[in-house]
Amino acid sequence: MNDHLQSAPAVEKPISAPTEAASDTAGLDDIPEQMRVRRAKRSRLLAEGGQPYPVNVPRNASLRQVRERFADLATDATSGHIVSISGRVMFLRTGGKLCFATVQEGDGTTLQLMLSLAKVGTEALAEWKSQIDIGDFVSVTGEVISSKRGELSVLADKWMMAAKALRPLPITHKPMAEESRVRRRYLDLILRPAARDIVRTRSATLRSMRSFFDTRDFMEVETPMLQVQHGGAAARPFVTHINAYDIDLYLRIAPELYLKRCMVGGMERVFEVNRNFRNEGADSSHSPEFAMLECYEAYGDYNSMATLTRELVQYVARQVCGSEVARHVDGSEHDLSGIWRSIELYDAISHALGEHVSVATPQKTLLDYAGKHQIDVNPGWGPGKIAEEIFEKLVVPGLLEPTFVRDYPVETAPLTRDHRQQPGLTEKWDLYVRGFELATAYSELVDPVIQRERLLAQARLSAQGDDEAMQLDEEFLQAMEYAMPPCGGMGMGIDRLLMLLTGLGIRETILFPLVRPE
RNA sequence: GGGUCGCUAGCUCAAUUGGCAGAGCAACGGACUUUUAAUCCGUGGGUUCUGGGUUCGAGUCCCAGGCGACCCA
Repeated sequence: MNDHLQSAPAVEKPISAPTEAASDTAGLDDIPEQMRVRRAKRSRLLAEGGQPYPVNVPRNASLRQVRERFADLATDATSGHIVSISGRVMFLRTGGKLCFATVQEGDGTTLQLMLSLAKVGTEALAEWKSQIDIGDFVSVTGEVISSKRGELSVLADKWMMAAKALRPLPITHKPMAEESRVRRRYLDLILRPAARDIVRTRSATLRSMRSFFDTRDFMEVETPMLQVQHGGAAARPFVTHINAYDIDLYLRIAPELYLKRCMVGGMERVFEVNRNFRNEGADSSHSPEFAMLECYEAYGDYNSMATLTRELVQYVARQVCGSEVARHVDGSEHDLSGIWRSIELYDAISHALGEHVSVATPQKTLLDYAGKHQIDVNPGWGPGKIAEEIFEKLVVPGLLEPTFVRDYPVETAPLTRDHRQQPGLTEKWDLYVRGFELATAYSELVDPVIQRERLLAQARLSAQGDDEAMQLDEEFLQAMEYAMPPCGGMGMGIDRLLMLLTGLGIRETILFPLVRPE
């Protein structure tokens, strides 16, 4: 009896057999045919002593290197050079005694593989036909040749699986549906060169921003993204919880208050590139998490930040687009060169309304103007907020060329220094391009007494239920009381900069935008 | 928040008035030693987003819900 029990399993299967092979066959009826087929191929490869996912495969050249080195190989010629290459199979053209495949590597470079009966023999060719699917990674070793049609190819002496794909790739000659592209970006990246280009452009943009700041002696710092209090902007935060302290924390809406602590601490030129989180709308132009640049410069002001910002954008454009004229995906061009236009907020509003409006214009008058232009405003808003709303609706859509809009009301800029000449205004500008806000900058408010009054006013708004108002950050105020040097600060949306450089929508510039679970 | 449209095979999409759920590519079997989205012959593949309802009969009509796109606010 005991003998039976002990010997039975050994007969069925050696103990070293991978357990996955067994689990593979369970529940196969539940999955689509093509996945079933691919899993069976994986199992069979294992059963035959092969490896569907080997740790290493022969590879001594990239596809790009082969293409570059043998660019001049004549049609139907042989090179005499043996290479080992690897890539993902994108096309299969399987014949009786001669098989073709196209493999692709990371940058989108493709190369043709050829397997002939004469070279690899009956068995290896049959194995190729039965094992390889579109989407698999393969390694092939063979001579670099040119086919009779002039296609640069590697004529295989031998091949092996590099990584088996268990799911079929979407078809390559019809575009994926927009939603599929966003939800499964990795497929988008495999199939669509433009998708890979965006990733490269984004990387190049960040690299060039960092190099710009580096040449100007700015230091990159990293400040908290988990914050005890949120501040530095008017926005609803995400709330989370830290178990160790048993208190709620906020995901930051802006790095501003910590970067200013850096300024107090004597770091005279700092910048930070990272994510902010705002618990607001999520649509084709707003992402709940977005990449942001902020920089601060001691002894600067909003004028010096305007120059810095223009030079930054032009520098990035030169580095990324090769020119200060950005060429968009639709073929249109966007000129970012030269000195940019500068207008004053209330002048722009007055011009749009055909009525003189200033920071002194009463709230009731502004409400009337808003009503006349069918602009939906909250009657509880202050005059500054209403004026900005009118501006956003009537003026912003027409701001296509880069335009600095200057001198905002104190009411909506609690972290900004009062205007040195015009009472009631602050030294703040917003930079608009192509109808959206790209950046904002201030002559920073450094008077801790005024700053405390402003934040107390915000706290009162917050208590009255304005969940976008800032909280009173006592530690920030305490830092300010040690004195911060005169300072200019600027913030820029990096996703929006990408939109400006490429002409794409925000969901295209973000690799993995948040999507509701299916 | 309101309105409109959409959701069907692995992917992209059809399906007439409510009447056997289809095509291309992909897959499977076969032929092919120069293919480029190969070609030819054959075969399989469906919880029609989910749950109710009407009906002899629902992908289709009605109700509720889910997800998405666009427009408006």
